[in-house]
Amino acid sequence: MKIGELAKRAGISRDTIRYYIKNGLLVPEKNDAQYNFSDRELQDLYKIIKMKQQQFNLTEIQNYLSLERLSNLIEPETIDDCLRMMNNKKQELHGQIKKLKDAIKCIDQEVLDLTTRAHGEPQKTGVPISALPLLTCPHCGKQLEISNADLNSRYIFSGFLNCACGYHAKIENGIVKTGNLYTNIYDRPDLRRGLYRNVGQGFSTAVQKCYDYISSELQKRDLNGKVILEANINGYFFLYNHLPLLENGCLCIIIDKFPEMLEMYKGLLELLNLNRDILYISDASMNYPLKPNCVDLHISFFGENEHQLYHHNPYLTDAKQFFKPDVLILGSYLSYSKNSASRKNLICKYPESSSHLYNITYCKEAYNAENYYISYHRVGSLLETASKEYAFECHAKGEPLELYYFKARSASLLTD
Amino acid sequence: MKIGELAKRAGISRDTIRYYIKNGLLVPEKNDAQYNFSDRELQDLYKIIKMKQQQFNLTEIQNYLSLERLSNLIEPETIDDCLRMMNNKKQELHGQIKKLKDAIKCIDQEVLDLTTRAHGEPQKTGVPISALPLLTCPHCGKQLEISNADLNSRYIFSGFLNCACGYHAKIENGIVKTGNLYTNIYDRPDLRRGLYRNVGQGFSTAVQKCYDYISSELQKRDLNGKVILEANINGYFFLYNHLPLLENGCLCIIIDKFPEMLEMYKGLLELLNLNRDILYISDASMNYPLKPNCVDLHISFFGENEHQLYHHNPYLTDAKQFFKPDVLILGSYLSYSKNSASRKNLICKYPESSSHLYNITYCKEAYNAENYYISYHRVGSLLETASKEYAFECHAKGEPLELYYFKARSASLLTD
DNA sequence: CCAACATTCACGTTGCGTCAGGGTCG
DNA sequence: TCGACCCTGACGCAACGTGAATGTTG
Repeated sequence: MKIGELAKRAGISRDTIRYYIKNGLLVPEKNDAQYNFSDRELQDLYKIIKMKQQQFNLTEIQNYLSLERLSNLIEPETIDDCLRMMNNKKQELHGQIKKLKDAIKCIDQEVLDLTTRAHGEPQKTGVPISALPLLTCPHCGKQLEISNADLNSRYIFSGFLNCACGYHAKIENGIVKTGNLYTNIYDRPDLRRGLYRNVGQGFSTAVQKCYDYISSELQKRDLNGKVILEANINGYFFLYNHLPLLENGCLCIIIDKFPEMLEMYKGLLELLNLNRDILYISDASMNYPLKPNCVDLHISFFGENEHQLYHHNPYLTDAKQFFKPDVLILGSYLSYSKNSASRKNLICKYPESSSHLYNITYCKEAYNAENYYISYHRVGSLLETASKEYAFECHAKGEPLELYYFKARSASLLTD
Repeated sequence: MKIGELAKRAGISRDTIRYYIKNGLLVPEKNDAQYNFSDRELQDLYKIIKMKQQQFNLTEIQNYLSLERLSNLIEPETIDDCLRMMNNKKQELHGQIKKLKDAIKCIDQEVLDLTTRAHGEPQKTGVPISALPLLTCPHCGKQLEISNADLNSRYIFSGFLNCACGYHAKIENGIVKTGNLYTNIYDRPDLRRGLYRNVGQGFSTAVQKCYDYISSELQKRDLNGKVILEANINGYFFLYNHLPLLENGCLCIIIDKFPEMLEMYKGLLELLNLNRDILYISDASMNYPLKPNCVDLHISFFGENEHQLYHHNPYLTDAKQFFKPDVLILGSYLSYSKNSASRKNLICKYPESSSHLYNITYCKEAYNAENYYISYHRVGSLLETASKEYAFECHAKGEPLELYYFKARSASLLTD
């Protein structure tokens, strides 16, 4: 019988049979070039398969087969050897079952923890009263007035924002909504957090390094009384899971073009009960109702990438009016190499985008052009992204997608 | 914190930690040359250890850690992802437990089979009546006479064997016992069958090939009415587990210097109920009470090796008086290379031995000197033997121990 | 001569352990 | 400068799967 037939009869692969031969489990006749199997090998295979079901490993099976071959399986010592094998294996299996049962218990506990997690009483928040001085008219620059407001001693939950010049906005659900909505079809709010799930190991590691860089830079500084801005959170959102890093005495401004995103994150953050002052602004334009020269620190966690999918200008160009002269920008950036197909895919998928998107060199030049000094460091390079969500769909397999973290300041500042 | 301290605190090895880093489970800070671990990595390690207890593999753990890092573990999607992971794992574990329980059941069945095996009624055997013409006086060559015999229509179980010249032997327990016993200290009966247990893969495979060779040679021939001799079974014993190969109409003669060995194997063979004619002769000399020129086939399954541990002559030299001119010798042989330390060890351990022992070249020359033609084939070469029983104790690790099978005939025969 | 089958060889998988060979810290 | 620590890189383990390159059979 040839190997193919034996394999079919025993229901295992040819390679497995060859492996067994190499390890002495089967000892077939060999006539020059090919093996020639007899019924004995088939019986041996049946025995092997049975012992594998009994969870013996190949070494143990080989030992057994040796015993069988060199005996008639009736000698007291042989029987004793076999019984010992069996009983040892039984012990082992009982041990394994116990381990598995313990694991199940442990998982059950975990499930309980997960389902009861974050079921505490969420703390309702709104526009911090401390943020009111920053709400100014984007047309005439005057401070906005509030009417019909619901509030407590710390937060304003709803109301109307008006300017004498005619500009108006509202506070709804504790969020400033300008009424500028994004109505094109090229983006939609990632309410499932698809960008955060199944990202793959390399991406996760690199992101962690970016997180760590920004975190360590934040911790070096006294942020008390400072104003921190993060926008474009429909991409990635640094502050969402780093608020505990910040001191109580600073003000965070979170801006996005989708009110749904802000609603979602505001709800989640309220579950965490972190007691931070956060001003949420929903605005699809760059004319935020925000006082110029107020931002001390800007977090751009892939924010430039996200922005350039829908704008020609870098975010800095459009937003720097709100930054203090000594603003610090901390961020991360995704970059493809020159002439990469991935960038072309992006431009194709996002017709509003700049042709310079996802390009660290261009980013640097753009910052320089705005008279900002930028220093960056590459933390990872991925030839493939596990996620195919949103912009990652455009990543051509094999092309390096590079992750950077960076720090930027006005070039007029020499220190730091 | 450095890696050593982290390892100690978490109770795992440094290498494991480095492995986790390489796979993105841990993302520690690195200052140039060394990692610098924070409390976060310790917490991550605790989580990893717990998830390993829960039987998650590293990929799954990495996925979880990614989720954890990119979230606050409170988002509905994140919780759902986690719960899905947990429930899938539980399913998997339940499946594994079922497999293990099935294995235990299967083992229990096997144990039952083993303990009830060979508990049939053993068939008492003795000296086959058909063998009586072969029992002759080693001194004067006359046929031996029997007195005081217990017998049935096929076997003689006890009695006295006498010759007119004064020679006598006895049949006890169905075994011919000459009274020549081995009384030196250099050998003892292997009643535990130590030589057959834990022999190791290479040896077992090679032995199987020898078995197969001899078996196939036997099956080529008509053995009806033939006389087959195997001696020195305290070493290895081919016929013991190959009797089913033989036809009913042949006579096997089994000779050993230890009556205990013959008693043991006779008892075991009786359990098998094979209905073969076997003449057992216990004699430590080479002057068997056996008719000259009666053996058609001689099985020398490492018999020459065994014999030369206690004699200067090859077994052939001492035994060929009993062989027919056209005798066929089938056997196997162990050989060390020239000047090997292993052989010196053997000579040292077995002071009665020939200095030419375990030497295939010498064996061939000795056969030629007796006017026998021998052809052999190497089936294996072991640099180490698993067993340390008896002569294997002398095998110097690293030296090749070669296994051969061979066939020999009188050189005067041209055919075959 | 071709298809179908066979062979050997080498490398990948998982979760590390275990070197070798060299660098760093106190 | 020494010993104690640390790094990277390669190989090994079990039980095969999956090729590639090559040989044999009908």
